[in-house]
Amino acid sequence: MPESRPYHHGDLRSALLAGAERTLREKGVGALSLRELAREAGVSHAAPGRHFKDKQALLDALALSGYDRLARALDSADDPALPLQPRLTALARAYLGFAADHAELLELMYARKHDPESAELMADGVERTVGLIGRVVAEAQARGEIVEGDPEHLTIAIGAVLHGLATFTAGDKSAAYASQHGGVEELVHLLLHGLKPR
Amino acid sequence: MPESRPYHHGDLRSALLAGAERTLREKGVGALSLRELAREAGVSHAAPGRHFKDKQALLDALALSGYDRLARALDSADDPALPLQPRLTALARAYLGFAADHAELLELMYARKHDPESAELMADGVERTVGLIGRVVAEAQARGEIVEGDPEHLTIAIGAVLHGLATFTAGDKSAAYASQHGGVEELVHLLLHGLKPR
DNA sequence: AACCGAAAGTAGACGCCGCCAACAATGCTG
DNA sequence: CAGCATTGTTGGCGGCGTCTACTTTCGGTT
Repeated sequence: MPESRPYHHGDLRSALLAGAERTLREKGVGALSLRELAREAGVSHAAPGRHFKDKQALLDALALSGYDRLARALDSADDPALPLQPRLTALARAYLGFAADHAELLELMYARKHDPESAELMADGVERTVGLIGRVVAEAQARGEIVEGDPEHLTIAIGAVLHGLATFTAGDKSAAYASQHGGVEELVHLLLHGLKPR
Repeated sequence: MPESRPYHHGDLRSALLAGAERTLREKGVGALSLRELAREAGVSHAAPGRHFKDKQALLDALALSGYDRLARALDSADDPALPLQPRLTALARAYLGFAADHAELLELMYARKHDPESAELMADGVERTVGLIGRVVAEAQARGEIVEGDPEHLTIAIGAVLHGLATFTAGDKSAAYASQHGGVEELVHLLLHGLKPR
């Protein structure tokens, strides 16, 4: 017998997201097609429209889950008891690890193409990560471990280094200098001590 | 009379690139369509195929011209006679300025989706910019202005800060902290002196 | 248990798109 | 001026995202 599938899929929304993430990882965002995803899920070409009003809506949902996982990864890598340098190193490791594992997803997350409503949720996700950095900065300042000055500026500086490096890491699939052999340590050290000789 | 256009356009290739860059700037890469560009140029929908084998080929050409202009901008902003700090500040300004003016283009340039042959040319363009940073680092080391160590690592660190900040700048169309009011100076200072108090 | 509205899936159509092949006009070069 | 490469044109293919109208199923109410 033709083993006919049930009329209702059960959890199509999740299946679509999962399939989308697989495709994203394997073939890049350009190869993502709602119809293809529908086919993979064994459902008609218009079914995805029931769960995502738009292709962009699906991408937004994907990005959102990315932010959630990134925030979790950073949170669980953070140990507030540590002195600044090892603490930052651990965070940097976590961030670069995420970037290496989810290059395309990270790109999606940083794409500034979300519709306004998802953008709010997005902003929330961003806040969870830059907020963490911000707290680290604030605490380090309180302990006198780093220079005074607008903590927001310092946060931006740290964020910029991390993000720039993450982009490089995600960019060349090869070797990714930074996440290997003491690369991270060296960079955090540089960030803390500066380029000028002391 | 219908003012019929000549059968040959004259310089369709350039017209397509120019139109593409306009669309890129105004509506983003997602809104780029070869057929639309053809319409704007007043030619038939298949004409672009004579000049770009692919849509990707057009994007590659665009990215390539971006690298060229970026390299020029950096070169002309660089003054080797300056001490490190102002020299870096000038370069950072130039890079961030480019990022602000050509956000979508920069994204295209960093996209890792080019076909292999264009990728070579791309690599050449990249080399012109990171090579410049590399030379700045090497000369600064020679003058004892910065710390010893693998110059490549230092170059990566500087590049990461610049690129991360450029992404932020390009990301939020508003205010872009860094390129305004002393933001750049402050960051370069941070980069040189580090976060730790001296 | 029967009903009924909402939720979830289907089928079909529309107008885009990129790309390809076959053909036509033009320009260049011998 | 003949012939060939270049650069255009038309038409068509299949895929895509999205919309509308229809159908099936689920779940809560009486």
